[in-house]
Amino acid sequence: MLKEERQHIILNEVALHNKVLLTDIAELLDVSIDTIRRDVKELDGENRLRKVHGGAISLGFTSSTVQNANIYALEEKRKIAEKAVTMLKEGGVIFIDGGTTCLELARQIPETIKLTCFTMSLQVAMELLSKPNVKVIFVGGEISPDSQISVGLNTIHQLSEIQVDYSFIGTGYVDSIFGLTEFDWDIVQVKKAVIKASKKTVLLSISEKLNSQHRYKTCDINAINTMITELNPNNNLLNLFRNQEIHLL
Amino acid sequence: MLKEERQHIILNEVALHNKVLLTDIAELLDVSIDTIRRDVKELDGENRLRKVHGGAISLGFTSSTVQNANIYALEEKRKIAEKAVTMLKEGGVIFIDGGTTCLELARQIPETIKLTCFTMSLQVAMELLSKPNVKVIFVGGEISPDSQISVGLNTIHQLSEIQVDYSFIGTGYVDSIFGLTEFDWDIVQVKKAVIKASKKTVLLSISEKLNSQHRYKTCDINAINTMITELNPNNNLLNLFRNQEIHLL
DNA sequence: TCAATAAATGCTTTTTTTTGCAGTATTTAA
DNA sequence: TTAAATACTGCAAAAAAAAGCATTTATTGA
Repeated sequence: MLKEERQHIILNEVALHNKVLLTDIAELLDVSIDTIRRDVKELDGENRLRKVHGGAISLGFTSSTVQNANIYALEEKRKIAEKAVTMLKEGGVIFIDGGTTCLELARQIPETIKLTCFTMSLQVAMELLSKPNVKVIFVGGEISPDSQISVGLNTIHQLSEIQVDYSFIGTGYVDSIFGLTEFDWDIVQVKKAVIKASKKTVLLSISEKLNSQHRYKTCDINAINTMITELNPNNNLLNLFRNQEIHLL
Repeated sequence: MLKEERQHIILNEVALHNKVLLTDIAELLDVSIDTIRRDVKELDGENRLRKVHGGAISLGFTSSTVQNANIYALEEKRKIAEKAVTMLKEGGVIFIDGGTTCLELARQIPETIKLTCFTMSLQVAMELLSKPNVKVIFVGGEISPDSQISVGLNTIHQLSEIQVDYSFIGTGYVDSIFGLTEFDWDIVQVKKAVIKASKKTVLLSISEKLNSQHRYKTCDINAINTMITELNPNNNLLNLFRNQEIHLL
């Protein structure tokens, strides 16, 4: 077997599976592992893949997207935000949760629309301040360093005194049976209060979070009036959520 | 499984859920928790996530690289902040106002000191979140787009219910006779409430603002316990402020 | 064709990396 | 404060990489 041929096969495997193990390739091609090691080293030198301990991985697997986009799955979240924006009504009073998806919603609010926005996320508040026609009201309290939102009794108490038309919330985990769940107990308490303070609740979640769950429960799935994912509402992945109570967008 | 592959999955989980438990990941990937611990430590070292006790959290929340590109008289403000920091006491409860000088104070708070900080400035709150030993409590309310601080009745009411050891405040204008004055009526109301909520009030002001005044009055100069400028306390420019009641630093 | 050289490959040994484990220290939460 | 959970340390086994060497294969020029 020619060296070129071998290397071609290696690259092919890497392109196909994003990674290969040296031992696998050696067995597959029936040559010694040293040969494969040398091949991979050469290909690494040519920047055709990246050699790592025990194997090789494709370049696309690691590179770029880390720096230029700090936000995971930004494209999906943009899509979700776009859909959410269509639900906004001139003069409405809404609540926007923290998290990157909701932050994206805040970004995409049109400059022209007049809104009153409550939020307990520092970042969302900052973002909203650049919208000339949005009145921003921050629900204060102790700020959780991890999530950068207000949590605690004071926050919950304040939420109990307001009532908004729509709240747009994110969640850590969502499941058709277990409902919305979170990692943090504090956050669950606040989200409960948000839902209570809203006439209608809109959940923004990328489809990757569907059918996952964690320790603390925020609410049943029925507490959500509208769920927005980046998927088409007819997508089969949403079948479990398809019932008379929840509206998919 | 390759190490890189594992780390990629960890980053993915962190990006997805903002926070993950080491035990969860270990179970998910079916490797020992030590391995995950080492991976997370490594990724933390590369600034790809932040390791916390028991897990890891996404950087998107913490690395709010707030620019200080165009801060006027930054050097002077840094000097002021340095002096102000010396007044901080371990375990103290303080209030930090908005404005670039106070923001600089927030930045210069040592990582080691334990504090409870109230603030109504979004930027200050963000900055304080990077201090591991500072508990941040945001005094909520309607956010003024210009100053990026909470204003309004709700804010004032909440301030009426707290009492801090020290408040560090800025001002638009300060004069030995007319006291502290501002351009905005809203802001004056809030600052009054802040001073009321403080056992001692510390004014941070660059010397350029001395002997200037504006429309709305916050308080008399005597309401200030300590005034910090970038100048040496013996500087002649401070002569008018030299009396038995106000302490110059 | 045939030698001389260079390249490629496989094998062995040594070194490094990775991983899990056990014991101890530290942190967190009740 | 104590008890539980988590982190750290050192260690040993296993896997992989690196280096050196011998053998084979390919290439070149007479």
